[in-house]
Amino acid sequence: MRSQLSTGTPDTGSQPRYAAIKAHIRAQIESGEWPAHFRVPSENQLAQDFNVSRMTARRALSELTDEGVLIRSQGLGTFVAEPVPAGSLLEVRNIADEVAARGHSYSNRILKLEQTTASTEVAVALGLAEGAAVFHSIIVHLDNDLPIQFEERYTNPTLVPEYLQQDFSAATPNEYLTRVAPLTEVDTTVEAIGADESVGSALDIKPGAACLQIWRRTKSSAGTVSFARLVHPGNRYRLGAQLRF
Amino acid sequence: MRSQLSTGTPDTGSQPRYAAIKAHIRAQIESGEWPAHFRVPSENQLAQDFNVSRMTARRALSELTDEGVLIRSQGLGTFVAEPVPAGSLLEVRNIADEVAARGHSYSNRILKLEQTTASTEVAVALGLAEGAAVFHSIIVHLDNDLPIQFEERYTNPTLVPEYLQQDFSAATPNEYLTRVAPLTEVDTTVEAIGADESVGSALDIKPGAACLQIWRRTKSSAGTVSFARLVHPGNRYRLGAQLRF
DNA sequence: TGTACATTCTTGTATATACAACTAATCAAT
DNA sequence: ATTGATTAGTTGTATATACAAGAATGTACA
Repeated sequence: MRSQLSTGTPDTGSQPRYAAIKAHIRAQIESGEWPAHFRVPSENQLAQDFNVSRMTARRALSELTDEGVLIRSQGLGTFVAEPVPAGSLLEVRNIADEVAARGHSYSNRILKLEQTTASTEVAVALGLAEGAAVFHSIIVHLDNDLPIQFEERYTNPTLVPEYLQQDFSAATPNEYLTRVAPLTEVDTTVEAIGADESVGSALDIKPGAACLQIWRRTKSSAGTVSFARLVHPGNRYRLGAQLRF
Repeated sequence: MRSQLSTGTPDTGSQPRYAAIKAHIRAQIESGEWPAHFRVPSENQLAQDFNVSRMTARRALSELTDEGVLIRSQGLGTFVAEPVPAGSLLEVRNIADEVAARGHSYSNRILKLEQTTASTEVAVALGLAEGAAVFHSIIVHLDNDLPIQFEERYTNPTLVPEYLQQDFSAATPNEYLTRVAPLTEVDTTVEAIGADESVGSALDIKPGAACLQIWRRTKSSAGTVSFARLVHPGNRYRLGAQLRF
């Protein structure tokens, strides 16, 4: 318990008290004292150890969780997060292979698979008229049941009319499209974004968390085949690329 | 004021109360009702409007700030953040030109400019022996006095011996290097990261905020000239690229 | 044996309060 | 007219408290 009552006063010192707790936890992790999956002291324990209120200890744990250092689970406790593995952007084009190559199990969840009408942006990207029919799919790719990629894709139905009938648990959209419409050209755009709510819930990360977003327009000899947006949680899965300008 | 005392109870409803406040603020912004720089109601005002405690209103504002939607300033208030402008990754190679092309003023801050010894990684990247002398610079690039790029660079002193004597307020390192050692090849790696503390303080963003990190190794005919790490705050400045695989 | 319940520990939400630190504006004294 | 102190309003830090909700463990009962 605290001795004095309600002193909202940082002890004349420079940095706030929760920062000291954060620094301590970081130090334990970086020194290797607390490895991945190590169970961090509870809020009450930290409050006692550092002689602060539970809410102050809680703030330290919450911020470190937002920063991807810790993982919290109601009822269980707080644990040290796994260090981020490194992958290759080139291999992302066959994400199932990449996961398999790592010895993990690949799976996916199909959130949407429909025919809709092209918005202005989609029409321009696919070289169709505005309002024309397009296939729209949203798929989440998982590595050992952990979401690692959010894929939203618009596909040109005149070039790939049987897209909606495919079984994407057997072959990813990218694998299928590469097979039925051999690509001649790929345009790629890369950007860092904070996750919005739809991506956040699909990838099971907080809104605002660092993500790598890749826009990819694939063309075959007959025209633009599809237009995809791939989002990777940056704090869980680090991507690299060997690109040539 | 609240009528009843200390009900830590979400009103049987599904989502917490701060989420409703967040949703309301988001809606105002997205509808255009609250434009950029608009002053959002204060914590006390929101607490009154939504009949919650100040701390609950505060949580909504704080989370939206972490997510890059709002900007807070002690003593002044809370404001709607500017929507992120879009730029091109290709132009990043001449960041000063890019800023100028946007009609903004370019400037930079040199945080470090020194000669040091190569670590294992740096030695491998530059093709030097471990412990060999290398030039090390850390520069922050600013657009209208707002930090938009963190540049950490290791340069090969055998190829560019006069690197440390340069005036980088006149020409950026990239411009200078391109002039003195015409490039024949560039390797680039892209990844999304959460900002660490050193980058965060240099770019004036919170640790864990979404950033685009670019590793770039530039080679000339004589060998590897330099090895740079470029970090862009993703929530302030969106980057794109037209790359070809 | 096995199911159901109670207990306990954990994190999550919410409130009320206090004081610190910063900003802008007001007003008084120089 | 500039300086200086005061004041009001804002965000920032910190505490104490209460209850909700999830997870694990033990215990009583069928």
